Amino acid sequence: MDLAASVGSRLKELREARGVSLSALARRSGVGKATLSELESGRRNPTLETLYALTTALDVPLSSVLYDPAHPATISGDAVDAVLLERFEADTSVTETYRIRIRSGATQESAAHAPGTTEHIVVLAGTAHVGDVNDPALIGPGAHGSWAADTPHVYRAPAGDVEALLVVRCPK
Amino acid sequence: MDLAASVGSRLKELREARGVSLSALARRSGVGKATLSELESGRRNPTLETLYALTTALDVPLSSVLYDPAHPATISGDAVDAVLLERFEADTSVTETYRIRIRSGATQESAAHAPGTTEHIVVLAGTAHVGDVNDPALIGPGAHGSWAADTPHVYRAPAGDVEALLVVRCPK
DNA sequence: GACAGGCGTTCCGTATACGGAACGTTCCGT
DNA sequence: ACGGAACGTTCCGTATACGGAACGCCTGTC
Repeated sequence: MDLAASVGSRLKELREARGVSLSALARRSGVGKATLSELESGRRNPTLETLYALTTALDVPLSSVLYDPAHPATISGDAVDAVLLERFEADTSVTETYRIRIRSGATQESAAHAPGTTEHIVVLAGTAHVGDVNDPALIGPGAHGSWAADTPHVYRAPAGDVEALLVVRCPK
Repeated sequence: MDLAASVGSRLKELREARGVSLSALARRSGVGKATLSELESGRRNPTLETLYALTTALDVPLSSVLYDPAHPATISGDAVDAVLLERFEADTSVTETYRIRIRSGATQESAAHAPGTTEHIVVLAGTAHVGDVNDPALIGPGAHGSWAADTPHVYRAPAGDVEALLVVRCPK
């Protein structure tokens, strides 16, 4: 996937999640409507200045629109849709926060990640069956679970779609 | 400090730390020498494509050249800056996810929220002292905590800034 | 139905980020 | 001392990212 296109769609996600129109964001950020329109559709290669104006208007750190193809943390699969909300890089670890949906009745297994990787989930709606492949936990709305992700683990929605936040933390 | 200038000097730092010459990096990354020279001195406003070519040639994630100068605080109190990442409305509850920073040495007390409100925290960096005002928990990097937020609770960063995700769930 | 206001897209002139080709400088090997 | 190579900077023509001004499309109001 093209870099500009992925940044564009990420910007669009953030804008729409806040219920802001393209015109309104352009006005607030001082960026031209033409620029923003073509940027969101991936037809432009934005400058740093433009990106900064937009991310500050959206109140997110600049880094949160930068998908990094070097670390393809694509969790999305048959059963899980994931949208990256934020990425935080510390001295010794990288933490990514995703908004995920597990489709009703579906199960997704994930292979072991890098050693030392851990995951957290906070379930927003529905009941999920997640965690170690041999001992997944049942987690209901408002509850939290965590597990080591350096062994195979599973995401399952036994009854009804599950909406959740997933936090993946892996050492560098 | 100007954004382009700070990114430029950060690039220069990374390049020199590797003992790579400006010409060599330009050659390896496919970026013009003129571009790189003026970029490092802060006289240019680079495009996303240029930045990406340079950071991959340096083998660092794109985000590592982006200082985040004074991230704007929206819901901030004395000790806590918070940025809303996402808001999810279910049948019986509303859940909001914030990216927060607790300033080093500072303490913030929060009054009781609506009955039934709960909060979760996942600490990204630093160590936080958070939870019920009478019994706060000590939470380190990568760890999770949760507490009932319908009683007074506290956020504290005893040593060094704390970066964290805060999830607030309140019934309708 | 006519109109006004907001939306996202497209067109267009201008500003500027881009790479290539010069340049002067420094550091070598002979 | 001299040549050659590599360095970082500056100049320049071209490509393109930019904002402003149109445009067509909806939705609401009188």
